[in-house]
Order: sequence, then C-alpha cells, then structure tokens
Amino acid sequence: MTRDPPVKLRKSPRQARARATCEAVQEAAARILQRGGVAAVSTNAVAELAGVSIGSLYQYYPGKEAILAELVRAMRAEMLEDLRRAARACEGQHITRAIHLLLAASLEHHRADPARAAAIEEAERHLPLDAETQALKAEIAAMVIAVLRAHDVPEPELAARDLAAMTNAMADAACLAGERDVDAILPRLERAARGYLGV
Amino acid sequence: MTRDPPVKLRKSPRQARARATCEAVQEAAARILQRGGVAAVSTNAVAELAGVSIGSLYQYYPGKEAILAELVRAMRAEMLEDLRRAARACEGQHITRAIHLLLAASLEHHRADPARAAAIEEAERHLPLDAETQALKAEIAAMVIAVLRAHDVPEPELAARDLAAMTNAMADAACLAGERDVDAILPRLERAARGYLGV
DNA sequence: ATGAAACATGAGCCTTTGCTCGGATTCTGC
DNA sequence: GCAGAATCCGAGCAAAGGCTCATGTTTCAT
Repeated sequence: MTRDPPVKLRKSPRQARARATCEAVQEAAARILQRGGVAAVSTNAVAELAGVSIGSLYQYYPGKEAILAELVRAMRAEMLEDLRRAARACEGQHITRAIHLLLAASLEHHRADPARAAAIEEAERHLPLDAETQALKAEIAAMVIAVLRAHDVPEPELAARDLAAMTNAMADAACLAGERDVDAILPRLERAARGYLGV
Repeated sequence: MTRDPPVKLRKSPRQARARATCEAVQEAAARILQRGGVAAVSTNAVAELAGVSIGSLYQYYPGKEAILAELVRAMRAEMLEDLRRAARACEGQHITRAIHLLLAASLEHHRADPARAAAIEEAERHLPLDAETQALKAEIAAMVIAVLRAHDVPEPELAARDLAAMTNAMADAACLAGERDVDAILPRLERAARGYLGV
C-alpha cells in the first residue's frame, strides 16, 4: 500500500519510527484533502494533524507537492493492481462480462472511502505528475485498451478514455450527492458502457 | 451575456467606462483561469491583465470570489437558455430525439471555447455558489428531469445527475486530450445515454 | 561511556496574495 | 471656469503559507 519512505533508512528502530512518521503524514494529508480540497492542504496543517513538526515533515518529503503526489501514486498503484486482476479475468469472456469486470475494478478504490478517493482524484488534476505516476496511468490505460481491442472495439483508445471519464464522473457525482452505496453505481454504469460500445 | 455591473451608474460616458472595466476584468479572469486553474487567479494578476488597477477592480467587485462567481453565473445562465430551448423542442418527440436535443444543448456552451468552459466548471467546484447561481443550477436540473419524466424514465433525478456528470466528464476529457471537434463527442455521448436509459 | 549519525523541533524568514486607503484624475452640471 | 461627485490609482498592510536552519534529542556501533 504505502511505499518505502523516500529516504534512506538502516535498522529496525529507526526504520519503524520513520515509517510511522511517513504514514502519519500521508494519513493526515488525505484527511485534510478530503475535508477541504487541495487548497486546504498546508504543510503546517498536515504536520500538526500528523503529530509531527514541520521540520520532520521536510525530512521525509521534499515539499508539499511530494506529499500529495505520494497519495496519488499509491492510489494509482492500487488501481493498477485491481485492473490487472480484472483484465486477467476478462480473458476469453464475453464482452458483457468483460465490461462488468472492468467497471467493477475501476470502482474498487472508491469502496473503502469514496470521499477520499474523489479528493485524491481531484488533487491529481492539480499536480504535475512525476514520471512514475504517469507510467502507472499509462499502464492502466494500456490494460483497458488491450481488453477493448481484444473484443474488437473500434478506436479502443478513445473508448477507454471516455469510459474512464464516465466512471469517475458518476462515482464522484454520486459521492457528492451523498450516495453511500458504491455498488449501486455499477449497474447504471454498465448500462451506459454497453450502450456506448454498442453491445 | 455579461450582466449589469454590480454598482450604481448614472450617465452615458461613465457607464460605458465602468462597463468596459467590468468586461475587461471578466475577460482577464477567464483567460487566467483557463491557463492556470483557480489557483492562478490572483486579484493583482487579473487587474494587470485587464489593464486596470486593483483599486478599480475592487470598486466593481467586492472580492476575488465575486469575479469568478460572475463568470460561473454567466455560464449557467447561458446553459439554462440552451436547455430551455431544447426542452421546448423535446415536446412530443420520441425519446431518442429528446436525448439528442438535450445532450446537444448541454454541449453547446463548450462550442465557442471548450477550454474556457472546462475551466469555469472547475472553478464552480471550488466556489461557494451564491443563491442566484444555485437557483440557475436547480432550474437547469428541473428542466432535464421534467423531460425525462415525460418519457417515463424511472428515477429521473438520478438519471439527470448521472447524465450531466457523463456529459461534462466526456467533454472535459476530450478537451484535455486535445480533441478539437466538440461535435464528435455527441454521438458517443448519445450511445452511452441511450444505453443508460435502456432505449 | 562516547563520538557520530540519524532524527526531531519550532521560531522565524520570505514570498505571495487579498484587500485598504489616501490622494490624484476625470467627468458633470452650472 | 469651477465645485463636487465619480472614478482611478498603486504603495503598502496584514495574514497565510512554504520552507530553512540552528539547536536539541535519540540511537547505534564500538
């Protein structure tokens, strides 16, 4: 889930302490992000909520953006795993089934905490993505495109982009409207996707 | 398009000057918003680009948010007009035709400048909407819901929300990807909407 | 025990930014 | 012309926030 902290560590007690600090910072940043958007995330606020000093915060992260970037990266990594599983399960399946699996996987990271997921997605739009996160995004897209192409979908790149946009938009809108049940979104999304793909 | 400036004006030469100032400010704000997002919009930057002093700017707008809010209000007002026309044209039409008209109208304000439209929509998410703009939004939603209900769509409120989310998302994604032709989005959107509504 | 390396701390520097205010400038009616 | 109202101007204030650094504390190998 959370990657090794971006600093060299050596032995057990130090590592544990450093790791705890990093996780506390991430957790605090996510919580603030969720409650007040990107604008509300200030380094001082994060440090305070995380229970560490700003000095310590800057020992592990080169700047404010790096904190958010790590949050985004972790989410994307999760998504990639979810979609990898789904793509594997899609092999040899009928396209209707494939659509179901892909969309369910895309919604997966909203399950635990939809508001947090939406907040992180919003942060992603305002951040210059590092190379690693861009690679994750590209791999996620490639995975979806491959499945669509395997089912002879015309212009799979375009379809992947549109479907991803629809998925995020409906999930975010539902969350914003106070809808609790993420699973209730799936059938609606499937109907739209099947219509889009002409299935 | 642009409403009367929020200040009392009296005679012709002054009014013209004041109006010109307001429009210059709006234009400058839109341009900055479009290029760098909400974060890039600073009162000083707007004033400079508009060719007026900050002092003058504050003579017409009570604060930074008011400038953006006016931009949002104008866009919503345009949308309402577009949708009103569309809703009227929907009367007595087959649902497939109604969907086409509604979606085309929703895309209408993207036509002139998609990037600007997307930027203003983004600003809307970060702004506390004034009562007037909220009323506009509510009226727009009510209009779509009425059309859907007239065609016996189940849960028309939910459908309206989902369709609106899909529309914006696909338009924004297309714009972000550098797609130029707004009209190319419409057929894709229609397929998704028909699928969603089970038509 | 001890020196060194790692880690923590928070006062405060510096930049940005929203906004004010006192004074200059332009316009209007007479 | 002229008084006064309307408008414009921009230096600068106050607050917020990103980040540094000098100093203190903990941990580790020896």
